[in-house]
Amino acid sequence: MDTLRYYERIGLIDPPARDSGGRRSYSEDDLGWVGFLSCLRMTGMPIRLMCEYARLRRFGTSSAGPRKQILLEQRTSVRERIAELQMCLSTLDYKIDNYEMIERRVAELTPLAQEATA
Amino acid sequence: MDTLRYYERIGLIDPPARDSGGRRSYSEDDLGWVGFLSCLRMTGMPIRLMCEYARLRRFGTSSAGPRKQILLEQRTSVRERIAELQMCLSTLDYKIDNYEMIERRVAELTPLAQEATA
DNA sequence: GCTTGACCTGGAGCGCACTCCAACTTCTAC
DNA sequence: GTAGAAGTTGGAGTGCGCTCCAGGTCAAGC
Repeated sequence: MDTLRYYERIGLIDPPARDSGGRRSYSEDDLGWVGFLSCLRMTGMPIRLMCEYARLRRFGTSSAGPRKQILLEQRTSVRERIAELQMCLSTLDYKIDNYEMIERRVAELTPLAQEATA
Repeated sequence: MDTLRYYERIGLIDPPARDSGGRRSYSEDDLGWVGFLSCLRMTGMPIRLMCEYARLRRFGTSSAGPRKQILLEQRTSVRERIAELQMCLSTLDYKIDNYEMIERRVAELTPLAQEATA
């Protein structure tokens, strides 16, 4: 909720309606927008760019072009990020395999060591 | 290079050998380790945990267990992250499709508008 | 010999994205 | 009516991961 107020402060979300007691009450639309924002954040989009997107959105349909452009670029960057992570994943797999080989070697040696000390 | 000196300061990498002029000269092993560190960083592992891994590594084979454990957990987190990104990716796809539909609608309307103003 | 450029040092500073704070109001339950 | 929880405000503070700085040293090229 602190984060929502922060987003509101920096203009990422418009001030929502208030209930009788002055509390924020988010509409379905507000929540949908917040959900999409979280999605963008998860992809690593910087807040700055999200603000730009939010700004464009206020112009309505006329800003569809630039907004689509932003999403296209973000999609590319997400695909690259996934590819990168998959590379890292195989490095991890390799390393983990290595550790397992070490374990197996230790397991083989242990009985011998026991024999030796028996 | 600033980053390498920073990593050295916080104990992520051991001080490398120096050349005659006092400059750092990284061995093959050093570079391999740095490469693996970058891989871990790319997966989003916090520096703190990387330091812990580096600390364990200094104990040699005897710390293989805990190190493997760290990598296993990191692998899980990377897999989750990839899944998350793929969710976001399909949201982006959906949004982009939407923008394309808008464009198509505009493209259909434009000739009519031209007729109307002709 | 003298400039130039790359590296050295310890330490300060920065950008990002929150996150927490004290002081206050408001609704809810008892 | 009163205690407590859950919101409100503007503003300050935090944690992370670098990144930059001033001032110094060194090796190489002209």
